[in-house]
Amino acid sequence: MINDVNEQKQTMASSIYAQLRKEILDGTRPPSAKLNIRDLSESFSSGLSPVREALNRLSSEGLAQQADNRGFNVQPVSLPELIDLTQARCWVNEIGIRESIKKGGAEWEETIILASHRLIRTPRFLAEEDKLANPDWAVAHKTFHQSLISACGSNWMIDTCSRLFDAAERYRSVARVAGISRTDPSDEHQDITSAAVDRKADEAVELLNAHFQRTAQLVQTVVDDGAGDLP
Amino acid sequence: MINDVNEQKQTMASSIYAQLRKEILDGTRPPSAKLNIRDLSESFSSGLSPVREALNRLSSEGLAQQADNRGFNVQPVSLPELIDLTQARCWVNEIGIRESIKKGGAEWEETIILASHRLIRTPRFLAEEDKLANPDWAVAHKTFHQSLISACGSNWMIDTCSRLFDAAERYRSVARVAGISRTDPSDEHQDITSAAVDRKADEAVELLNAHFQRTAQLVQTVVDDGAGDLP
DNA sequence: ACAGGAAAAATGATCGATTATTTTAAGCCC
DNA sequence: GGGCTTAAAATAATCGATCATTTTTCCTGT
Repeated sequence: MINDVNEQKQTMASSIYAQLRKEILDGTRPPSAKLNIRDLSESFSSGLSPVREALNRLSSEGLAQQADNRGFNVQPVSLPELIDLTQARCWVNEIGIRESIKKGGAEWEETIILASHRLIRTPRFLAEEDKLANPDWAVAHKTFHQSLISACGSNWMIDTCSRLFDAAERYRSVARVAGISRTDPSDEHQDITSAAVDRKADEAVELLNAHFQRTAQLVQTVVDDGAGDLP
Repeated sequence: MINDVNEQKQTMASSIYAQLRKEILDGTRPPSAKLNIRDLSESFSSGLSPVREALNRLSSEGLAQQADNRGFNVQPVSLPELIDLTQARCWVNEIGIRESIKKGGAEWEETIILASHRLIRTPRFLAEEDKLANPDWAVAHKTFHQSLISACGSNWMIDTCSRLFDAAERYRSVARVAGISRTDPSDEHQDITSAAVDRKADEAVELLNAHFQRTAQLVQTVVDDGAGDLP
């Protein structure tokens, strides 16, 4: 058995960061919710400093917000931001997918075919009755979208798409928690994949943009209604 | 005298963050340099925790890198990243400036005219002989570039352009510290401004991209030569 | 000279008591 | 009831001692 020289022990701060990040993205911790440091240190059986370190990281990533001497809150959601975010996703992912269609080879094709297949085969919910989110679906969903732009040749663009995806994930979680579910067929992801593999850039972009806009329209019924109740 | 209700006391962590951020961007702390927590806490007359918090923030922003149990280093530079970054800047700023030309009104025009003027009127160096950077120039430079895309309608895009600008700033600092200086005329920024105000989108994009590529070519002579010496 | 192991030194990370700041509650006055 | 002031309570932030991990140094054997 070979020891991986690069294998590291995870610090308490990193562990807390990862858990909080997950909970913010999946809606467990709702937008604008106060992130109380003492409460968190108790629930994570940790001192105050690792909690603060984790929160600083989340804040710098835009998943939480921090104000000096006023601590941390989960980043709020808003309709204007949703619209902005959706527009930015359309713009940036368009570059990513066009460049990938231009530059991507057989390996990229196989990546997106597999990612699309896995996404379609992964149930969106653990239990259909109460809409318990399946974490595997969230992973497969992001993997699919990132795979579409993965051959664009720019890590900066890939990172930007990833950020935008995560920001949108918070909105998807808001909708899910509010009981809104998507009724469109799974063909959507498949259609995008086909257009990409067939090198039809205009069609892929159009389908992808429509996909983002549809998500936004679905979500904004909740943000419009629900955001008014948020502090 | 009216007290600003929103005026906050700055925390030690925020103060250290701001200072370290400035020093990383202006090249005072070179790429890959170790950020030793005890040394920093002494030089900032602070405890260890605020230093760690500041470093976590910088790390999440990509200005430093962190590995569990191995502390923090200034983010390294590399030729591949410079190329990627430059390409990403071209792509993203193209969207930003095209949308701004489409949507921006008289106010936007005035913003970029003023920003361009101020940039041209601000000396690049405090002392020409030893190339002491003028911090005012750095501010005016970023203000100019951000103003070009400021009417695009998307805070997410504006934020992305800002991130990319800062990342590029580290490369400009590497070049400056290495004694490389730009010899092109200041007309460049003026020409971009004119094209934008005249609503010549294609020309503005072409000039802007050429501007970014010229910066990259200048910088990469140093990164190519100097990066080999970095750990 | 090189490799491996052990010990020492350096550094990373955490703890929880303490200090600093903000928020809330209570009391008073108009 | 509203506004203001003060005190108490809650929470944010910091400190530096201590524990944990990594790196460096030293020694031994081949």
